[in-house]
Amino acid sequence: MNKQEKYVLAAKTKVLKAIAHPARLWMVEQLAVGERCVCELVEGLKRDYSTVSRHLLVLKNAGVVADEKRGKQVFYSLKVPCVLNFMHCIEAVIKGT
Amino acid sequence: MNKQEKYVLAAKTKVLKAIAHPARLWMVEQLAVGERCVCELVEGLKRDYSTVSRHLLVLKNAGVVADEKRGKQVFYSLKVPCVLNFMHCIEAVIKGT
DNA sequence: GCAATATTTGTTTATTATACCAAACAACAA
DNA sequence: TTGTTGTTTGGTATAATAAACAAATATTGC
Repeated sequence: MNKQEKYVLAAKTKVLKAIAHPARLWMVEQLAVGERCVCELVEGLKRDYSTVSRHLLVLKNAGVVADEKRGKQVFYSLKVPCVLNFMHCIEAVIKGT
Repeated sequence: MNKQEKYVLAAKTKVLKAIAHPARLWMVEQLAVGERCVCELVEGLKRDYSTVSRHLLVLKNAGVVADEKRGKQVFYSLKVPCVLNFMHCIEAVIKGT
């Protein structure tokens, strides 16, 4: 395993880790339906803004979501819809366990 | 979010976390090519048996890999090939970052 | 200015992950 | 039986992260 390979592995791991959290996974699934403002996510998760904001930053840094400010609100959307395919795969894993 | 939903989220998260580690992700990618004995993985990762064995257990508990003892060796294989599709998706994420 | 929305920062606490060593175990060979 | 090889488990120390909330800081709309 050379440096290049290690780097790629680390990058992939970062994306996976970003999604590998109940709150963040929930948000990803919400965003798969359509964009959401932070306020909606705060309400759905029943966590305060700072917490949700941090989680969103993790997803954003991993390149999974995008944000856009419109008026007072910031809307988040799923940047990579293909992550959803994986959810189906994971559901298969769960059923097979 | 009810109990049922929380449970499903936790289950999915477990699978994701299992893969979200450089060593384990590397092994998953190896197993995607074909089954491997622990010895091969030990060699490739340059970690000792106890460490590799633990990582494999995490993957196994998550339902991602299967093991089969044949003679002295234990061979691991990828139980859910669809995880690989996700890797392509993730590669897309990485390039878009 | 004031209220509403969202982010950032600081800090604390809790959790977990990781790695190695040593010991146990299992299968086969001599 | 004994030795050898391959693998797993138990124990443990260290390191790394994660999670939560409070408080401070933008930014916008009225």
